Amino acid sequence: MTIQIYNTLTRQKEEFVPLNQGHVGMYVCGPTVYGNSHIGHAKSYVSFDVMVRYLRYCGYKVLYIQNITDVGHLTDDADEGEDKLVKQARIDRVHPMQIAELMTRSYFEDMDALNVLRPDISPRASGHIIEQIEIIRKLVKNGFAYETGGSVYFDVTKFPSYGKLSGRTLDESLEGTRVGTRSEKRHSADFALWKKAEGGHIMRWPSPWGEGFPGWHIECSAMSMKYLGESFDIHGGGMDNQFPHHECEIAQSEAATGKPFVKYWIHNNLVTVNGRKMSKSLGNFITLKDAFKKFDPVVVRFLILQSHYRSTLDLSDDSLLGAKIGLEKLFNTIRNVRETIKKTDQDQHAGQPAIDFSAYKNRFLEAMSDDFNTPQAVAVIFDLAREANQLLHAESMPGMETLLALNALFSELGGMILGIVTNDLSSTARDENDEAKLIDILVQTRQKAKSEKAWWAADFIRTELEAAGIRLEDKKDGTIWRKIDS
RNA sequence: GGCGCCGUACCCAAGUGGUAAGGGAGAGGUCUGCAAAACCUUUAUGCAGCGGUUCGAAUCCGCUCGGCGCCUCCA
Repeated sequence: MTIQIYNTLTRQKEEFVPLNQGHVGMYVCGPTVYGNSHIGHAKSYVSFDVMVRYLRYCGYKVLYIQNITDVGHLTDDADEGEDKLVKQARIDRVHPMQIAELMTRSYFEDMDALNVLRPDISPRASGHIIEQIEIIRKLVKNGFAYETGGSVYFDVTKFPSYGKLSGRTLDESLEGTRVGTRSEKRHSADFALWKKAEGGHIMRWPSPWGEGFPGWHIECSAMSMKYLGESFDIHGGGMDNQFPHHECEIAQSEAATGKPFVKYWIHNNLVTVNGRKMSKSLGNFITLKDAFKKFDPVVVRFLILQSHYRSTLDLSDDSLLGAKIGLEKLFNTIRNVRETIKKTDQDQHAGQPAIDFSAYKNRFLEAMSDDFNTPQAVAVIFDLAREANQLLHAESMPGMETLLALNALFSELGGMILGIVTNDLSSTARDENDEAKLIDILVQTRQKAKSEKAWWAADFIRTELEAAGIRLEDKKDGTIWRKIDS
């Protein structure tokens, strides 16, 4: 089965044919580690995670690179703002690398919770300054870049196909330019490859143009080509990075090597909250750590997979709740299958394998091969679950072979590929007040025991709760409880 | 202003020429000591609206209305 991928570069679905048979080089723009990751990161990296999983499932040897941006990503205009990490470090009064380290750990923590497989390599931008400088030198030498005042800019007028990814022309770029802005750039669309470090700037490295730091776009070119070669198969990222980030990557990479940079560009769509784009500047973003307080990470992952990666995902408590209940239902079925296997006699082969497993599998793989259509793939899983439930509740018990095959298929499609079904399907319930609810139930039980003068039961509950650090106090109009130091 | 995307049931969401997937919610039923779980039936003659192409349109074309994104940082 061939895989179709929507290529942003050509604006159509194309058959996936890797540059080297059997091997896939894949690079995805990683996070800028100056703050906690949010739901948008989850959508992006879950989507690409499923792609990697599926390509591997199909037998490809995938080398998956995802960078960590810990320097050079400016807060404002691509060439004028402050380095994001430096800014955050200034606010927190710590070294920028402390922010980077802390937030990198936090990021992986969240991704692990979402069952996102770690990239094969997570290169840090600050660890590849030399490689970045090398590319910049080459660009200057070949006339694609120019140095001015200790900074180096890419000269977009020297790269005629600038704009081919985002469908822009240089004329358009000019129109949107503020008039009268003083800039050392020759053309408003020129972008920084290297920035001179002003006095007091902490993140700085020596370079042929004096002390400074790299521009944002150059790191991805340097690190992707270092590990995947000058031309590679897939480059992914959020739609918001299509321009200018990816456009600049193409320009500087292809200008430096003279070779095509990337064969397939994949862009995932964004998360909206109440119909509005979730963004850092709008301040309406939901961090994953907050989301996980209310919903199990697997619920978040499941919700993401229920929509297509190229569609926007509008997030709300309702949609998360719907996903939670639906997933719970699916897990129930799989748990039942597994329980039944345990209870079933090994030798019981009675009953014909009533399920056409290969039909389900084929439908699933067809969906996945059509530009990673996870919503359809999920639908197939639910169809399978319905048939499984019918079987489990039928008059005659299904045979062992059927049960094992069923469990295997759930694990293969829902687990290995979608990353939803794991060996341990604990409840997806996630409520901070679970403890309080349980205590309330115990209190009510005790109240009932008291009303029936079952004093031994009432006293038992009170004594045991006290031992567990919960003190009950009977008031005139009811019982209250509070936590005590036990 | 330039470029682009979207509008499918009460909600979420697939489907891009062949007669509307899936999930949630709702209604009725089966099973059941009561629940829960599960199963069955049901819920859009219609896919923002209008017109066109076609044997056939949610899907293609045009216009209108509504929402959003990029063009500054963001996954």
